[in-house]
Amino acid sequence: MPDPYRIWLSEVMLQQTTVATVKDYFARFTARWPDVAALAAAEDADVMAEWAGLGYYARARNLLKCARTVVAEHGSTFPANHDALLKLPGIGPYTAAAISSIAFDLPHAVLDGNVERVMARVYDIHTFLPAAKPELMARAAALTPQDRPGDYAQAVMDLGATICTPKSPACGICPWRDPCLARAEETAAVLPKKTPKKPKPIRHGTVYLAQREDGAWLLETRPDKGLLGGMLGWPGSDWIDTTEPRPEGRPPLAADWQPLPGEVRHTFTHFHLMLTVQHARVGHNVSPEAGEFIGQNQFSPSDLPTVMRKAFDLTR
DNA sequence: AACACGTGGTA
DNA sequence: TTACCAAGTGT
Repeated sequence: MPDPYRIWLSEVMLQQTTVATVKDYFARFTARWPDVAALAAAEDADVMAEWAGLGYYARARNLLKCARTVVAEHGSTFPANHDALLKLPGIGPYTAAAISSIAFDLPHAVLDGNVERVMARVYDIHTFLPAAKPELMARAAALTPQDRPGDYAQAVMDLGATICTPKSPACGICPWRDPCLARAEETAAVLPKKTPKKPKPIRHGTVYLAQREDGAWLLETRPDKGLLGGMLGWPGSDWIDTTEPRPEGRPPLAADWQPLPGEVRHTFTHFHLMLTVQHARVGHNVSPEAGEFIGQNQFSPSDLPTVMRKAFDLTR
């Protein structure tokens, strides 16, 4: 049986994230925390730092909650039960089905973006997402075999990822080209139909990068909820829609702040961000109003979420 | 139901 | 450069 811990970890990392991006993170996590008990015993800050750059940081917070629940309530073993898995933090319908089928050989149907696309095309379903989900799930469930459901799940997702791709699918080499209704109707290119997305507003803000004479940087751990929750970041203003005046917020300490040349541009899921970066070198006796100094040797820019790392990069 | 929530690759 | 897209979940 595949190790449920590794299946769980990989499936959570793969939520909305490509295999290529996940690969190195998965290797580092499993080397550092080889089983669920080790992960449950980890420091929050260490896990968040190791997750930095992967995005969707609620996944990392829920990863720890889930590991600790498995240790406390399930004897450090993932339950071989779809409904019990679904109750765990960070495990939704997709991940519960993936762990059930791949780790435990239970015949539950996975419905991710790939399978949605494959089902919509094979059955020529023109209902818009997400309204089409129940219909797509019914088709996916009907196709899921009792025998080797995990292999089937990975196969159908691979089909979506490599052949039945969003743009210019390779219908000519598809194993399902004969039964596929969209291929017969020549509708594959427009399926699945999705409701158009709203335009992203542009927000502006300022961050303050203070370096003490001993090399320590002034950083803060962001609140557990909301954007970049639980992650390390630079103190700064709120990020708001207005351009005039540029939001400056309140510097975390009094210093000779100098704007760094250039600016940070970064796009989140639902807005574009333009950041002004202020920089100052400060003495050893300052006491900041926000955040705390972290020694040069206890901090790596790779511990930061990408937008914060971009701000750091302006100092290089 | 609709929205918040990251990032990097691709066309 | 911009817009879309990827092995979703929580509220």
